[in-house]
Amino acid sequence: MSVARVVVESRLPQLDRLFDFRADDDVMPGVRVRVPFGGRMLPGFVVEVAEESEFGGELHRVERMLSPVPVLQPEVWALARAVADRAAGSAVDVLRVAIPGRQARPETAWLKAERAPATPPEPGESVAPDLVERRGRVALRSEPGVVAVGEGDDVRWVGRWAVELAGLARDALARGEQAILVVPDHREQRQLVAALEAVVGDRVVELDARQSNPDRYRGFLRALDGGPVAIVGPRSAVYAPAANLGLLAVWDDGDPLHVEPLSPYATTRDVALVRQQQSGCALVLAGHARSTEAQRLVELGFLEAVVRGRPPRTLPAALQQGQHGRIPAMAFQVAKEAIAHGPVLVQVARPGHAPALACSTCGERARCRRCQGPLRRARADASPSCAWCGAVHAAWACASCGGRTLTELGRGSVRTADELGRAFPNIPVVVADGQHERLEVDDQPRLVVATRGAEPVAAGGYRAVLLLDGERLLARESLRVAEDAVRAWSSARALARDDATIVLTGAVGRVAAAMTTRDAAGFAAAELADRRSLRFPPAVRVASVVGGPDEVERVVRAVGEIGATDALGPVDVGDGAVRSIVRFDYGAGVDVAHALRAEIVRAATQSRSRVAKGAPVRVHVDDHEPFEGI
DNA sequence: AGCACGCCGACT
DNA sequence: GTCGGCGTGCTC
Repeated sequence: MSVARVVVESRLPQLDRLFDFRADDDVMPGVRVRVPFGGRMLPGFVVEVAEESEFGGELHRVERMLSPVPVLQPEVWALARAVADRAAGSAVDVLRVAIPGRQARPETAWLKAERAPATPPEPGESVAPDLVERRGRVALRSEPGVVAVGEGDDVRWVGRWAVELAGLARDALARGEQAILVVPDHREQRQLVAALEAVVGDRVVELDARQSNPDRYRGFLRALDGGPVAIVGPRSAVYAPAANLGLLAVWDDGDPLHVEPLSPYATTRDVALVRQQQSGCALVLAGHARSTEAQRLVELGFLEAVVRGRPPRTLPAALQQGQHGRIPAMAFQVAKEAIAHGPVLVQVARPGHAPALACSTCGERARCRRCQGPLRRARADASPSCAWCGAVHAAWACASCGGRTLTELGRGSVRTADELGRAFPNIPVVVADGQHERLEVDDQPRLVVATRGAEPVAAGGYRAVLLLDGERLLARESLRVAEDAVRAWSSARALARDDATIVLTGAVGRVAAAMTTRDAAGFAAAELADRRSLRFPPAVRVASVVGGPDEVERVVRAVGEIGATDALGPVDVGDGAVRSIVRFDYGAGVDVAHALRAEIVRAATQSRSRVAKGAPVRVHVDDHEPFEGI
């Protein structure tokens, strides 16, 4: 018998540490176990195995080993611990994201199979041949444009960025190391996998959130095999088991899909930075635009800036009533000339036919009878439906005046497509948005109307790109509107041919200049300078604290004693709860997280007296949208 | 979270 | 005298 040191799967913050159990000798570090804990059985992971325990009391026995597979690598445990500590959260919460659930069938097959370790691929061309070898860290602005990869029937058009990252991954694999490449979603994953297969063949492991559970676990086990493989997946892939990591790359690190919605809410970029520090691998934060966070790291000298290629020429178009609805005459002319030669992309802000509806009589916005959500129309001939709950309102009546006729506000992708279809007779029009997924189009003349992030890749690239609804995109109330808009436009622009013309409508000032001068780094620097003067992230870090007024005040006071911190609020958020935002300098991060954690534990263990019980206190470190709703 | 232990008010 | 209320502390 030996002693297994186990992290128990409990969400209680005070239990976020290791507990010792007696275990049979076949219980190895990293395996899943079930242990008797506090009067019941809980699952957990063995973190280490020791000869004896420091614990003074009697040890319980591991009830059983759930699987002999060491799914928790020491590196991943260290990463989970560090990520949790940074975010004042629990390491087990991180493991929940990092390690997929066990699936018996693929596991049995994996245990039986004879595995020959993958062989390294041959070295080849790379955009930064020495990056992996010298363990460089770069903020990469990828070359815009698309390129064909693969051979014969398997040719696929992908962004040049995918080929750049695939080449860097191959550099790592050629050294016998692994590469982890994290993408926002399956659209980018598809392109990157195609590019990787062209240079490293079958040494690609996909960890896709859309896979079935057995497929996910199968991919995870393949990553666990080690050897030179490229691991590609969404944000959870940043935790992939890779004991010999040569390269960690994040594509489009500013995309909100990289924000983990589960506690402790760590974003891909932050986890990647921690993992890079721990493993010493090469690091790439890549995109068509630079995030303000990457810009900060460049200015600190932590990341080296690399800019590849130049986007196509981009023209601003004034918003005026032209002869073709909301499309400015100049944009219309650009589209008309380009469409003769191939596909043209039209990016719009919203899906459907009419994104909003109002009463024709009194002008009041049409709202859902059930949930008060805004009504919209998905198609020209469809009944109004609720944007929140989906309820269909065939016989609508205005809640304030009783009116029965609706006015359509704005134009969505479907209506834009209808209008363009009439303006360009004989040209096919396709819609690509959340409801109509379209990943690729061919090189024939075609109008492609897409919402942000849903743009298909066109064979050979688009001949022109119209970026409509700029004013709509910039109307949102958020810290990151400008940054988000520039990122969305830059990504769409990168799908064009090098000789294409891009037209941007509805943007003015710095945001428009960022696009027309094609200087993404200058824009990121200016944005960051603004955030500095306002003391907003990423110039400082933030933590939002929500809960009963007394509790929140107590937490804010505890953090305030540290120095290099200040607090905004509290503001009322309803249900007797308030919210404060604590701001702190990066240098105070360790102390702040420690203080927050202590307060979380205190609140969890001492606030149970029936009398003084307000709303429980919740802390969110590095909240992505800290000022939402204030 | 659940469960055990422990210390003060109205009950057979 | 004691049954049970919940406040407090612990979970290997």
